[in-house]
Amino acid sequence: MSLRYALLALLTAQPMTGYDLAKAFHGSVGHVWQAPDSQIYPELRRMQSDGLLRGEDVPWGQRGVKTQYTITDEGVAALRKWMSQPLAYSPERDPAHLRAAYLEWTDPPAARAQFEQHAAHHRELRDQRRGQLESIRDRTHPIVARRLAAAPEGAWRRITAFKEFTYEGLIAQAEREIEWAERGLRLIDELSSRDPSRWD
Amino acid sequence: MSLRYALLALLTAQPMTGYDLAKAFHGSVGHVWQAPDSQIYPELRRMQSDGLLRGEDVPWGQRGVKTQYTITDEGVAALRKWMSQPLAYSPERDPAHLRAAYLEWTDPPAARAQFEQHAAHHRELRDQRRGQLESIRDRTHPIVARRLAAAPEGAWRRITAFKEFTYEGLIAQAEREIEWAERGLRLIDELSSRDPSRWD
DNA sequence: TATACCATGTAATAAGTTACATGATTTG
DNA sequence: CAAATCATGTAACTTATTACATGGTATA
Repeated sequence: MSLRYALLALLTAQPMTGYDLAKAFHGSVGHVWQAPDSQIYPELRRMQSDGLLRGEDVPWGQRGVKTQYTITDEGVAALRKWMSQPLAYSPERDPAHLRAAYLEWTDPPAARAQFEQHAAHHRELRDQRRGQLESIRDRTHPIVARRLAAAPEGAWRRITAFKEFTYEGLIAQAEREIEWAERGLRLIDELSSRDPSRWD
Repeated sequence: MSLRYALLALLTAQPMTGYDLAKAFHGSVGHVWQAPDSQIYPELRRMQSDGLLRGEDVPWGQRGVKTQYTITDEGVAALRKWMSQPLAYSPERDPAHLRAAYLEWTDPPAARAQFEQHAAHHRELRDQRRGQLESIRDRTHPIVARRLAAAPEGAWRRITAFKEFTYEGLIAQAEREIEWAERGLRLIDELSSRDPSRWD
């Protein structure tokens, strides 16, 4: 159900269309929550019929119209309520670690490839997250900038502090995965040199 | 689709019933993959009809019967194939970090509670994982012990090395989350003392 | 003999993924 | 005027969650 609250959180900055939101789910928020448009559009309509959003048809070019969603007071209340509730931790599901635990079922080159891929994946995540953090710090992040403009000055510090803190955590997460993968590569080398015979 | 491969990996140690497997998904493997029985039983039947497992009715007590599943050669081949393929990284979905990014929408006590809960959750995970690591190291882990008994001695070192390495990674992951949550608590205190007025 | 454990499901949702579809608008 | 971008969906499917349901076996 977090998709709903991610949408609400985004819409506290400014009214947006489904397309705007889908874009945000690829970029900024995408670092903590991702969703395809086929999930976003129907959810927005459900949220509207639940009274959390107000949808307005605004003109787009000469003939076109687009639906712009604005968060309602009820929507803000729902976001606040969710925020104050204890978080439901979902069951562990970690394909990379699952696979690592059973790497004896493949050969050294394939095992190496796993860890190299893991490191590469998380290096990319780390770099993207660093970019996001930068844009929050220097206020060039468009959604954060809009959110600040819509909030009283006294709230600015905590609005950015929590977002910076979140990205710092995500960067550290990625760095940890990179280190782990690099240790994995060393482990494979060690196992291969001890026992150069085929594994399987 | 990782559920299927988690099941195959477990069944390389020894034949097991659906119940045995469900139990394993709460204990040991549960650290990397969890699944409810309502997902396990049907999946086992699908895997049997796909030829990856062989199901045998074995007597249980006087009248009872239970189905014991044994991995087939085809099942081993499927596991090996999956192991050598690049891992599909699933979209980011991190409710704890999502929430942290928008903590300005709640008050300091509720924000503190979030991080305290996060730290407590990951302390418990860390401790459970430490216990698992211990039982792998001293060979008291029942499934690992069976797996070693079924494997040639030359493979023992790498079988345990990969599992130990996996748990070391998971422990470090939990420790990182604990540190992050503790930093979060300090951040809230800092923000509250700077600006002791209500947040909302 | 009661309690914990073993064993196996079905049904109804909910959530998420993939593929298919379409058309208008802006920009180079 | 072509290409990129904006805009919005439906349909089929897979995966996962929650709740309900039942009954046998071992053990203290």
